[in-house]
Order: sequence, then C-alpha cells, then structure tokens
Amino acid sequence: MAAPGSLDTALSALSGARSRMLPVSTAARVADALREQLTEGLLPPGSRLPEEAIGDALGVSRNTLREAFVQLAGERLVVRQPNRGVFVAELSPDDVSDLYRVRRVVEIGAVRGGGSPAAVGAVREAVDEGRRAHDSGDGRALGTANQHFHRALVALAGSNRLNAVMNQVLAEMRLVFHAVRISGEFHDSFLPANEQICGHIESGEFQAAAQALDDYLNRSERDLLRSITPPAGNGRPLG
Amino acid sequence: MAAPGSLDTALSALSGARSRMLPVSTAARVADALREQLTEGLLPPGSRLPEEAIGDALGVSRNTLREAFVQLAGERLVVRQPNRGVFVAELSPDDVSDLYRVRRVVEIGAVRGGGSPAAVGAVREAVDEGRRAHDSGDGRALGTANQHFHRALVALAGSNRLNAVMNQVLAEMRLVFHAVRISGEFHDSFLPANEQICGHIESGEFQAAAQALDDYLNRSERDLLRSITPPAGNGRPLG
DNA sequence: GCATATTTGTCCGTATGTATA
DNA sequence: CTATACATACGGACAAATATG
Repeated sequence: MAAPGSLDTALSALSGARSRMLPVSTAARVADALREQLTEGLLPPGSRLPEEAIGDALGVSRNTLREAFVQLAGERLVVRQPNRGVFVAELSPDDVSDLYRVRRVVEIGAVRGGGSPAAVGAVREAVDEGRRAHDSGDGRALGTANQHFHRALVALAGSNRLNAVMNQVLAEMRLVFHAVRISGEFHDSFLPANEQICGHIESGEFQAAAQALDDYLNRSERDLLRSITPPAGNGRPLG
Repeated sequence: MAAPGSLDTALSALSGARSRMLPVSTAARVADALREQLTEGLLPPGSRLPEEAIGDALGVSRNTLREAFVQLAGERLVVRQPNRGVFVAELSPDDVSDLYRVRRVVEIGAVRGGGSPAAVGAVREAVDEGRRAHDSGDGRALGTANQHFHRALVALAGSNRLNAVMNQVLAEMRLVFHAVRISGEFHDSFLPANEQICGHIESGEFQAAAQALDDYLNRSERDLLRSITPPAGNGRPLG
C-alpha cells in the first residue's frame, strides 16, 4: 500500500509497449518494463504488487504477469511471500554487505586477470563518461557512468555469465540507492578512484588496480551503510 | 524427441511430491523436480520439453509448468525458443570456457579472502568426503564430493548471493559432465589438488591456495574441453 | 509450395485455500 | 468469528506460429 498513486503512474507509461510485436514474449516484456520501474526507484521497496491491479494496468493477464514475477524474483528484485503476494525487495544492511562481498570477489577477480585491449578501452570510456557527467553537473548521469565503469571492470573477464551476475548485482544496488538519501560527497568520491583504477589497468599493474578497487569498495560500503542509518533493531529492512 | 521413454520414467517418480502441502508453490516444486532430472542427466541436452506432455506427467497445469520453465531458463538449465518450446540446454565449448572463467574469478576470489574457521572446516570436510568416496571406489560420490569442495571454497566468502551463483554454475557443469564420457583419471586428478588447496587455506597461505586452485581449474578446463572432442565446426553445441 | 496438424502464447473463468480487516 | 480480499492453481479456449505430410 505504499504510494499506490505512483504505482499507477509508473505502470501507465508501459501500456504502449504491447504495440511492437517482436519475437519476444509478452511475459519477458512485462518483466523488462517492471524491472525498469524497479531500478528507477518508481516502485519503492516494500510496495505490494497486486496481480490484478498491475495486470490491468499493463493490459496483460495474471498468468502472463506471474511469469514475469517469477523471473524478477529470480533476480531478487521482488520477493514472493507464499499466499501473500509479491513485494518490491527490501534490502537490509546485511543484504548490502552481502552485495559488497559479491562485488569484491567478482570485480577484483576480474581486474586481477586483466582483459583485452577492447575491454580495457571500455573501462576508459566509462571513466570519460563519468568525467563528462561531472563537468556538466549531471548527478544522475554520474551515477549511471559509475555503474558502467564497474560493469566494464567485470567485462574484463570476458564472461557472459559473469556479466549477467554483475548486472543483477547493480540492479539490486540501484534498489538501495533509491531507498536512501545519497550525499553529494558519495558521488564525487569515486571519480578520482575510477581514474586511478583505470590507469593501473591500462599500464598492466593489475595488482595495484585490485588494491585500489578493494579500497574503493570498502569505502563505498562503509559510506552506504552509514547513510542507511540503521534503526533500533540492526539487520532490519530499510524503507 | 530424444528418448521420450526415459522422460516418462524420470517424471513419474515426482508425481507424489504433491502430497506434502508445504508453504512452497507448486511451480517451485515442479522447478525443483525438473532441475533434479536435468542435473542428474536423465533429460539429455537438446531434448524438447513439451508443455502438455510434461504437465500431464507431473499432474500440473500448463500455466504452472510454464512458471517453472521461466525459473529454469533463468538458471540457464533450459533454453526457451520463441514459439518453438523449451529445450534442455546444450553447452558449447565456448560455454564451458565461459563457465571456467566464472569459476576462476569466483572461486579464486573467495579463496584469496579466506574465511571463518567454520567455513574452513567445511572445506576440510569436503576433502575428507572425497577421500572416503575414493577409498570405497564410489566414482559417483567422488564427483559429488568434489562439487561440495568447490561449493565450500566459494562459501568462504560468506555471501549467500555468491553461493547461489556457484550453485547455478555447478548445475551447468553437471549438464556438461553428463553429456561427455568422463575418463577415470579426470576424477582421480583432483583429489591431491583438493588436499593441497585445503592445506594452504588451513595454514592461512591464501596466495598459495589461490595459485594451486588456478592451476587445477586450468587443467580441469583443458581436460574437459579435450574430452568434448569438438566436431568439424568449432564452437558448436555438443549432444 | 501448400494444406494440415501440432504446439506455443495468451487470455478468461473459476474453485480453493489463506491471510487480513 | 465472520467476511472480504487475494493468491494459487486448474481447465478451457483461441489465435498465431511452427512443424509435418
């Protein structure tokens, strides 16, 4: 029941998605549409997602919508409570720490192994994208560029499966970012870090890059956990 | 159409699963049942999984079965071809290499970070399990123990999400293992390697453990790719 | 190349059980 | 405790795409 009005607004924009009849299933398109709403923060964590209401809003049947829910639940963006319904995932501080454990292993592991010149170039491109966003004062684009940077780091490993894992992790991170108030310094801090990490990679100093990345991830986790400001009971979900 | 008889046999044993009414959805139980059949090699890669036939065999409706298929497709155990149906995933040599890229990053990354005494103890337990299986000449149990060993390595990182990733990777690996003829030496080679890796971890020599694990994974990938014996066209799926 | 049969994709209606007001 | 709302699961239906003869 958290903000049903915004829910309607969020879903109404997707009704037109049915028009293009691509060889992709309706359920997949519904999942894509909902995933976008979720990662854009338009559906706040903890929100109930009633089948009938959302199915009507999207113009799809409950069966089709349920298939999309199964997919999103597998990506941990929504949680299915038996006989209760599906809810937008609420990430606890423990979940945030878990995500950073994944990131430390996956990102650092990918950086240690280096990558092809093209993959390294993609890292540099993400750094430049962040710098341009910073210069134009676009905080939102800056956050997106940072996600591109870390996606590019993982892509160094050259594994489609690892890329998919990172995509899911970043989607969950966006869920967290939208749930908390991000201070300006949080966004600014990673620009020089990215530059440093990228430089090490370009010069083949993977160990130094891994160390710098580890430092960055530890700082990032600490800052993010602080901004969550845990209530009385620790390990509790955050709104 | 590949071995419909074995498909019937495989599914008939699961019909009784409906008896226990746990707070777990039917679709989830169907997914569990199918996943077991898939990872046990009872449904060979490339097999078609017709909705009506399997739904009847499992005693569930097509809608419920389709929810299970969505979940299994997300785990890459089956592949959905639009308007064609779902098929048991066929892994190409490129897929195998991709899986090993994931394993190198995830397993080595987890080992580098060390783990709690309990997590290290689980690694040792998996080594012992493998030794017992070897002593009793149970090749099947040996393979299972090896999977437990690598699962325990990843568990060192203490991340539920990373454990889930590894579980999916191992499920795909089983798909490969069942599709190829495994030579006896393949199973025997990892026993001393596991012992060595475990010893390094117990003595806190994580760098040495990581190096030994890297060597093992490289050897394992090479041996597995060799046993696949790629036909004329490289990168093609294997039966 | 064409006509037919099969199967998927999607929807609807409905019965049942569970949770909540 | 009753009543209501909702999720769960089933079966049937139909169009569209695909496979088959």
